[in-house]
Amino acid sequence: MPEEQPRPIGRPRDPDINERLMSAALEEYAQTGWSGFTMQRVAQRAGVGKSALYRRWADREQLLVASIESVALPLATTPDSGSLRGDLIDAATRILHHFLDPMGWATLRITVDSAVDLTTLDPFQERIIGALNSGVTQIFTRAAGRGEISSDLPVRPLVESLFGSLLIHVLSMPAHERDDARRDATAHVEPLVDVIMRAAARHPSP
Amino acid sequence: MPEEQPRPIGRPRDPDINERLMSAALEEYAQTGWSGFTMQRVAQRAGVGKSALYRRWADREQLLVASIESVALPLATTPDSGSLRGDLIDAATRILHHFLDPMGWATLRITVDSAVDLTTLDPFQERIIGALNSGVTQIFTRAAGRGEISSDLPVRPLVESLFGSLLIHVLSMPAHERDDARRDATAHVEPLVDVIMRAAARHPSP
Amino acid sequence: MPEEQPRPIGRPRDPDINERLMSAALEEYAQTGWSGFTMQRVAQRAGVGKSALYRRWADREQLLVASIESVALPLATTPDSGSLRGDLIDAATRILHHFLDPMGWATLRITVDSAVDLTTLDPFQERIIGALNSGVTQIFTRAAGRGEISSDLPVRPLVESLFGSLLIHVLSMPAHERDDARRDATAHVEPLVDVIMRAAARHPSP
Amino acid sequence: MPEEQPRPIGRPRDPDINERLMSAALEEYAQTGWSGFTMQRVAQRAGVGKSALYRRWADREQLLVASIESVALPLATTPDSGSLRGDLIDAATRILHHFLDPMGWATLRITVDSAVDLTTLDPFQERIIGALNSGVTQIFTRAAGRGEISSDLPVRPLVESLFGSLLIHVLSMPAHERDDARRDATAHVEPLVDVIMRAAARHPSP
DNA sequence: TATTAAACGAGACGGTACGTCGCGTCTTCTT
DNA sequence: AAGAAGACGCGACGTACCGTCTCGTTTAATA
Repeated sequence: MPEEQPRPIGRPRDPDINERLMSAALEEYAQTGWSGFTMQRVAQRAGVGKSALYRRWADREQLLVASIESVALPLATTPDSGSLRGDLIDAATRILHHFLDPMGWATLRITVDSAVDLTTLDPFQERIIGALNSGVTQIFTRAAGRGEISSDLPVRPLVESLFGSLLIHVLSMPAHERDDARRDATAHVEPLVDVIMRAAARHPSP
Repeated sequence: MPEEQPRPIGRPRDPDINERLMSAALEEYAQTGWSGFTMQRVAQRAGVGKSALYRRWADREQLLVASIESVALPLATTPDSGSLRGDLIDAATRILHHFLDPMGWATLRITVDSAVDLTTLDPFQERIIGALNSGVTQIFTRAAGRGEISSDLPVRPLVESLFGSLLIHVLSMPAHERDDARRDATAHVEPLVDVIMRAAARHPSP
Repeated sequence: MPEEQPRPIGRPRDPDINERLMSAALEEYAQTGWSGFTMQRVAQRAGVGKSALYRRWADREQLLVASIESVALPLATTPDSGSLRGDLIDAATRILHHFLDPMGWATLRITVDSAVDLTTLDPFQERIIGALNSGVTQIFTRAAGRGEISSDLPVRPLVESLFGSLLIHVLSMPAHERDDARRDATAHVEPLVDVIMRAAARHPSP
Repeated sequence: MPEEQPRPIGRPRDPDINERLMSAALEEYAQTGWSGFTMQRVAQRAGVGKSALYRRWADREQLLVASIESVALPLATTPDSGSLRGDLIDAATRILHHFLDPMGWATLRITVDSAVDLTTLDPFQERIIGALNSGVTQIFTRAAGRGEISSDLPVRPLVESLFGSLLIHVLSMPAHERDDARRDATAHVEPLVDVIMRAAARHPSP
């Protein structure tokens, strides 16, 4: 007989409120940054009382972490395009777009914050960065399966290079270049992917 | 002919205070993180009144930016070790150590914040990231001079890869691994440098 | 038909806090004078946060004005002792005691300030001085009713004389005389009341 | 032999600055009241550095006390008009004008302040109020000399009545009435003087 | 005439209170 | 019981003055 979960008495939580709050949180964060990221503004933007907010998350950080997760995790899925290069271009393009988006900035920022205040946010760091890393790692595993790269090639440096170069590419981009990158992501992504491709290429046997 | 700047009237600012404040700011930040980074605590630690602090920087961010600059800029100098690989190992090691240090976390964070609030912090982004980037770029220029790499090899992606992979390497490092990295930086740095080396290697001529 | 005021939503203000703050304000003011009359000290003495204070009064002056009103207004009631002289002695004694009390000094001071910054504090001036004046005026109205004084005797100068002479009496009193005045108020009050009595006396008909 | 005061060496103080500072102080005080009465603003209005100010007076209060004295003391002189009523009208008119003037408000305010913070300002109270009182007292002395009033009539209550009623008259005056009082001072002063006159009149002999 | 020492303007200094704002909690009534 | 509203204690924000302290310049009397 299936467990009858106890179904708590009283008014049930409005399931809609979770989403509305996380959206509001990301919008607010993207707009104003961490300073100026106010609980009452988030609540107000979501059309919700503060109590509903604090019932779900203990403080600002936890709210933001949850919100970030909800948009960052989908990035970790990597459809098979048939070739290593295709897979990398595809993943890199999606990551680039993400980082060019206000919500992506938020991811970035939170990522770094999590590394800084490493006491409080360790789990987050593991979940977000870990997920993204393992997404890209899968690509290399598939490529090794296809025989495109040597199966004993160390993968971690390649993943870090790809992910990291995208990060720095966005960070070091002057403001006016952002629009350009949004329009023609491939042109920005290819040079970075090619670094990886050359580094991963089978060494020519003598 | 050298301009004789007119020496402003009134009591001159105590030059010592600048340094004491920036040191205090970095120590305070390293200790407590951004939250808990309080102007009055910085002032107190420096043994200085708040007014002297606010006379120099308009708010918390600007103080921190200036403080970060003072420790981050020296990273941009790249002594010539005689070979591309040696130069890269050297630069990467110094950057890794920097990012493993609380003050380095601050650099990182401010860097990202500057990319997010791109209105207020643009100059900083340009100064810090730009300086670090151009430091690494010099290394490749020197290598091209030596004939180690082709002089028409696009350098920017390589710089971004190196710098970025170091960043991600630290970010994705579980807490317990940090100590390990501090002790044996080379072991952590070499795989990343080798990605760059393989990508930069002269393509085998047919 | 009694209006049913709609009972505002949200948590209602703690009515106790009003009183505690006004008491604390008067005590603090009496102790330290205007300089040293600090919002945070008042809040602290009342065991209350600053926000609760500022939610009720916009600044120091308004807090003090409200506090003063609460102790000064009761002075305006003038019980009927049966004779003009008795009424005046009674009122004058109470006013003298009030001015000899630290809280009375505050009244005085605020009164004058209100006359000086006549833009901001007009309403106060009207309420406090007006109330006290009209209290004394009643006494003369009653006396005219009893036939003690001519009913077409101009009252305002008499009121101003009584009230004012008390004021100056206190102001010009050397410090050591204050204790004396507190112990034997009547001795200080009678000469001043007698000035009024003689001035108000029916002119002997020729 | 007349003392030759040692004539201090070095640059002598600019005697002009004293006056300019006291004027500036009174104007500033009249304009903004005690709060907003700022040393640097006084200095600025006088076109003088803060050091010149602090060299002459130790703090705000002392500056203000000195400034007030300089305008209030002349009030104490009471020219002989030949009759008690004439003397009183004259003195009262001058005092009324003084209190209707911004600088007079300042006197008033300082007077009261001095009574409140009785620790710090006692000497001032004595000097200012004392001087004004003794000025009016002289009038009664003269009148007794002329035989207008009994020489054993207690004078202090009369003085306090006159001075005080003027004070309250101004304090209780609605703003719009001030201009009226400035134009036609006598009309405002006479009723108050008459109170004194009736109270001082020789008791009709039986 | 040259020296000297205090007065001067300007403004930086260590403090402290201001009035504002946001935190995270608590209290009220409504759904 | 969940929810909207908003008051609560707390504490940092950035501003404005306090009274003190350098600075370099000006001003007389002295040497």
